Amino acid sequence: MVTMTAAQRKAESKAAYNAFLAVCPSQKLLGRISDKWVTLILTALGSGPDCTGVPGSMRYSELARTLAGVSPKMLTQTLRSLEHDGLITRSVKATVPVTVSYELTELGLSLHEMIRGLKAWAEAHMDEVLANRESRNADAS
Amino acid sequence: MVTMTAAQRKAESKAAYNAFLAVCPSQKLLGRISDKWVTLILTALGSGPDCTGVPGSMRYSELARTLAGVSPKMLTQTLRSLEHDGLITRSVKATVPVTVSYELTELGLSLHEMIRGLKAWAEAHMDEVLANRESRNADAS
DNA sequence: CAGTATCCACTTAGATACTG
DNA sequence: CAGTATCTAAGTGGATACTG
Repeated sequence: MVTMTAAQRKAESKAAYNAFLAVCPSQKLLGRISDKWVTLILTALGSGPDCTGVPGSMRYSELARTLAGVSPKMLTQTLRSLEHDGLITRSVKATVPVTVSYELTELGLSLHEMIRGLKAWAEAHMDEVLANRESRNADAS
Repeated sequence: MVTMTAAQRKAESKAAYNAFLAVCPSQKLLGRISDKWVTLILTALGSGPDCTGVPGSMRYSELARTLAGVSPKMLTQTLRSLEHDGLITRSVKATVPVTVSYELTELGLSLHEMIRGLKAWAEAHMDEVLANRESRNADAS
């Protein structure tokens, strides 16, 4: 069909982009950590139960409380994908009201450190970015 | 109105999250670099006109060609926001068909280096993540 | 307690066509 | 060449209600 050309082009460019993603680990990493809740969960687990600063396990409801405003859907979804990727572990204790806790793995801990590095860079340079935004606004027509 | 409570809650939690973003530079940084085209443009400019590896200025159409599949809308939009934040510069030469070229600033160069660091981490650990995904799939019920 | 399932609203990317 | 304007389609987060 001639009318399908546009759709085909779209599919092709999408496929090309997917192929690109397949060989570009940094894009995949970005896709993972740029998720709003991923970094928050990682940070929460990396900071420990009561923000002690020492990584430790936390329960589902504990995380839900810490990440104020997260819906159960997103929390579960994010937790699952992190577990799936081996960044966190999920432990179930068969108590009467079942107890589930999550903890960073070695790999997750490593990613957490990476994020801290990112944070350091951001704190060092974001103010500069913000300053540029301001000045740009100032001399706007 | 009683029926507005849900909307109000939503607005409040959104406001709370925005307030959080306001004081969390790393989240803002992530928001910026996790954009699909941002990293690609930064990488393109950081790798130079013909992927020589040396950062250099590139023209609009040159970027459009390099980032296969980008729509003019997204290219312009991303370029503008990067310029706005002082990460790239835009130079116009008043030739007959007007010539516009983009180049990384010091700050942009710095971010580019950051992204390269991210890439290094990703290349070192993403295969591990992928391996975890595989094994998880393997022992699935 | 720790989720699961469903629906809805909103953001946002992309196609397309037009302009200086 | 280097954009701008507009419209539409789709992915995605969030609210809500229900379950073991």
